[in-house]
Amino acid sequence: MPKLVDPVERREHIVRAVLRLVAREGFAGASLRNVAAESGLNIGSVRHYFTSHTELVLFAMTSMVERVSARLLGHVEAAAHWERRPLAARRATVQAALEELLPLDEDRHAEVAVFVEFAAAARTDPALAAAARKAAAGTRGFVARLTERYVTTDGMRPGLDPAVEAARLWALLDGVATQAVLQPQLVTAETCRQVLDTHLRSLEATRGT
Amino acid sequence: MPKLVDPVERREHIVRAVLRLVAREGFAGASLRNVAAESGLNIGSVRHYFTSHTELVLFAMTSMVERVSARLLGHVEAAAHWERRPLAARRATVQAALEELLPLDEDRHAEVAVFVEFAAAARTDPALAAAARKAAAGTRGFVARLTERYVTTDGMRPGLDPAVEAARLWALLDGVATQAVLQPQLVTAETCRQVLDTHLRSLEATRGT
DNA sequence: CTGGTTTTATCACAGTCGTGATACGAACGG
DNA sequence: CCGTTCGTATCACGACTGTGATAAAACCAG
Repeated sequence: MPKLVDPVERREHIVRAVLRLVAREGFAGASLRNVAAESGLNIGSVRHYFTSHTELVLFAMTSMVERVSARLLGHVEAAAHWERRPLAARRATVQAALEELLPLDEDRHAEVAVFVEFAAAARTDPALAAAARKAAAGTRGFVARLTERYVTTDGMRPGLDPAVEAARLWALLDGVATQAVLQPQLVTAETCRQVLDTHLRSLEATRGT
Repeated sequence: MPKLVDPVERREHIVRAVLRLVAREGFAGASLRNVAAESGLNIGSVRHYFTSHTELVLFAMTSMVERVSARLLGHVEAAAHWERRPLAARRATVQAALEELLPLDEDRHAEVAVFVEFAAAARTDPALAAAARKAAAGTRGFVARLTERYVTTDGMRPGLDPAVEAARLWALLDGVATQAVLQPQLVTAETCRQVLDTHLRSLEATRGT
């Protein structure tokens, strides 16, 4: 018998309102009163499930990060045993995994926007620093694992340093994703895909000419 | 005879206070009262030189962008006539120019931090949108010009698309610079230099194994 | 029904924000 | 000298913030 109000789902409902507000109006737009209005609840109700505003935004941030992390894990497993597959197939697998971090559709666009807001806010808000650092380290690890796996196989350019290549690819993805969110007129989804594809191909050994 | 108060220098003095505050406390920290306190002036004095808060932050933003742009122009001229110079020297010139965009010292670190704050704020603040778009287009043009000039010479990898390479390099620089500011523990100045150097070298044709 | 917990709702308080209005003094041209 | 402009300073207003306190309503077990 489901209780009339499920506390867990209530919190998720509020979190969704927070993320919607941050994506639409920025970090400062996620005030308690705005969140209450956006979620259709009363301020008192919101405060009943989150003791403070800091806890609310922190929970919303970690909640979103966990959601993305779970999605990434599936792609890592897809690249588990690919030794015998052709190089183009391996590249496609890596590209599909990394595209999870790019704002190629509306949902991921909102995700990246929220992440940019949180990351920027965490620079000057000590309460968010630890969570932001953990999130950044997570995506860096994800990119690094894929890079290492992709680079240390046959058909790659000789002399590639996996650590440096991981940092380079991470910066590239982070940069193009942020640009696509902050300057959508200058950097489109197609730019993102093109840049990533070109980069992955540039890591491979040139056969001809 | 210098007037007792030079309006131009007063505005610059206030702007410096704004940029200091944005770098230290974030975009929201640049309130009129904070700016007045930081600049050692009275709120009324600040309001005497800037009719509104929007005009203040907008002027501070464009002021900083112009300062950086002037610095970049010198580097572009340095790459004007280099056809007869060896490839390593050309790469060093390009690297020195692009390092102007990276937070390799305290000043540039603060600059990038301020720019990140403004760019993020401009996403949801229509008053800043035009200026942010102009600034982004400016740095993109700077990177694109250098890229095109660097890529379309002898000794480069065949089949490079200047437009795509410009977008890729711009995203890389923007990404690593932002990361170094938002996550200084994960991305250091050395990482920035290493990533940029590796990238520029990767554009060159591999001679031997 | 009764009693206790959960949930919702409302008020008040102190703080900050941008801004309009106003006033006082200092500087300067005539 | 006067009068006008410029610079500084201070007040008040309405709007917004997070939060403590409190009360009413809804729920559910005994």
